[in-house]
Amino acid sequence: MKLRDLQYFCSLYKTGTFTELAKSFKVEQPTVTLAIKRLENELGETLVLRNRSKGIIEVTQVGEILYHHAQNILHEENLASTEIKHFNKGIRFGLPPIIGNLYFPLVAKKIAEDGLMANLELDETGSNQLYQDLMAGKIDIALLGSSLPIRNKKLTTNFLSSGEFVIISSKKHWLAKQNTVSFEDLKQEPFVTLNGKFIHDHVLNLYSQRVNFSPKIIFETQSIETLKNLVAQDVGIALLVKDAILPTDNLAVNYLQSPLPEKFNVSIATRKDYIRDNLEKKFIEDLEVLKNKIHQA
Amino acid sequence: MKLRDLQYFCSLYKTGTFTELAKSFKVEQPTVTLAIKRLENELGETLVLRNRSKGIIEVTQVGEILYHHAQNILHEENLASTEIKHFNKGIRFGLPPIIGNLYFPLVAKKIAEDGLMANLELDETGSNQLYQDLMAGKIDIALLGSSLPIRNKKLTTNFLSSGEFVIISSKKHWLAKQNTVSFEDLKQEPFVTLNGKFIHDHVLNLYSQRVNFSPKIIFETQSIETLKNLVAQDVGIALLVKDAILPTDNLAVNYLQSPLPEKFNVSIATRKDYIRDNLEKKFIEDLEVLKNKIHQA
DNA sequence: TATGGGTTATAATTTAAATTAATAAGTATC
DNA sequence: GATACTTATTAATTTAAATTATAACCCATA
Repeated sequence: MKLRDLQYFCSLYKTGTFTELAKSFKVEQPTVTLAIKRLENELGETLVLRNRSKGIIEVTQVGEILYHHAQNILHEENLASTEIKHFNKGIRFGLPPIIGNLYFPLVAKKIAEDGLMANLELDETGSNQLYQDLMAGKIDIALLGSSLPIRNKKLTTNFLSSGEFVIISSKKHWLAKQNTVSFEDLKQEPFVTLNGKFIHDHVLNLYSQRVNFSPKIIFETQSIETLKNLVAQDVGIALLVKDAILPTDNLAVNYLQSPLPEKFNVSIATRKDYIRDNLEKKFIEDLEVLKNKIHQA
Repeated sequence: MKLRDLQYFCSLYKTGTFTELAKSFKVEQPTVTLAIKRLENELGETLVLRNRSKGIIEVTQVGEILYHHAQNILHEENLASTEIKHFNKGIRFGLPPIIGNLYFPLVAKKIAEDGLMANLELDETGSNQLYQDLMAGKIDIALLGSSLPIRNKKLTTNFLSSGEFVIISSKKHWLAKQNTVSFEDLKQEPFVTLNGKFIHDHVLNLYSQRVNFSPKIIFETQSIETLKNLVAQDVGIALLVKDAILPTDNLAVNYLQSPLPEKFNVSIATRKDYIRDNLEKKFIEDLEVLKNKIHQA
């Protein structure tokens, strides 16, 4: 079996004609015809049913099997190339905005002192996208947020911390007079939320589902600062990780009664079996310090 | 990148010298030297440090990265070949002995009627080994036993049933006078067990651990019939799936007080994304009937 | 420090394989 | 049945890979 032939085959699967395929690879048509024949001869099975006026009519069941494995093979080849290309070159690191705001600053000084800051190639997007990027080999290390501990056989994870969700409100708000609140009592309250950031949204929905109402969301923002300011000005209340709240924030905090198991979990994640270069080892060591620092902050 | 070069490289990783490697592939030594050079040139990195008197000194870190991915690539290629080779040819099926004894007979008639019996290539061994065989592509479908529901991203599983563990004893035994028993009360009792079969052993150990004693095991057997006979003759008591006990067995049954979550779970398993041929689809349909039949029996 | 026994590297040659170019041969549509 | 679109076949060419023979290297030890 030849990797090039598998590339041709996967591409044929998508384009549907030998002619187009040949053009896209900038080779002549007989080249690809013979390549597919090579595969068919080696496997002793027909992979695609041809039609000399339309191109391919159908990929056979055997063709489907091969396609699936070929995709895996080519993905793995690609991963090998990019990992090697980036080895000892820089730290391709994924950091979700909220974690970047809340926790990363706690170790940033140490990382800078170790001379690693200049080597960081930052990918700042949500945890879901970062997971995709990790699997696709676009990044090698990520801090991932998750509402439950990560259980994923394709990742190596190192759990750092678990942050509690609380309800914040202005000090003028009726909530300010109490320390705990049942989510049920918030049916009438206007909410401000962190938009697009999977976890806060997701957990707010879970709490709502349990008491069977849709929260009245009057404003969405990407920024924790904005969120806190809006709440401080009594525009609405919000669900937020407790760690995000500072003593100087002028906010009232209410713990949730009978809280859900969902927390704001933070973990370091790499692809399973990913081999770390020396820079990355040092970097991960520095990140691991977060385990002790987070709940002191 | 060439698959053949990756094969050479993986083999070099193991043998340690170019000369040996060349011999094992029955090619001349410069062939493999050039193959590794091709890889190194393409990746722009040294993969192994050579020593012209001893063979290879060391595989570099980059070499380690490549080796890991190369293994995956070659494994996937192998899987593609064997899956295609066996497509529409026969049903490579793994059946653990206990499940083969207890449950498979319930659907055997239907499978025979559908003319599938002759197509079965049976792999009869323990569930752990069957999982290995499944991943290695030696079999394609298995009935797997597990003490907890299977959660494995590399498998597609279809849960069939969950059998309760009970304590069986002779009708002369003091246990015969009661219906339930606390495991703690069995400290002094001699046990007969099913040997080598992971689940029964494993669950017996879990119960023992909880009450902090090692059960006195006086006999181990592979056969459920033997086990039941020994118990009936009051040689000892045993932990057994309730489904294995027939009304005609002349045994006393005791349910466990505060049972553990571990049960005798049975699931159909295939590799994730495995494409079933028509025989296999029919076969799996027939197996799925077990879901309804098991607890009627 | 010269030599022998092990290794890997190199260059020229041979062999094998993939690609091309030109053309044939299907299949559908009008 | 001519046209326009495919894929298939063939022989010639080009490219790549394996071999052969030999060189270069490393190290132990005489």
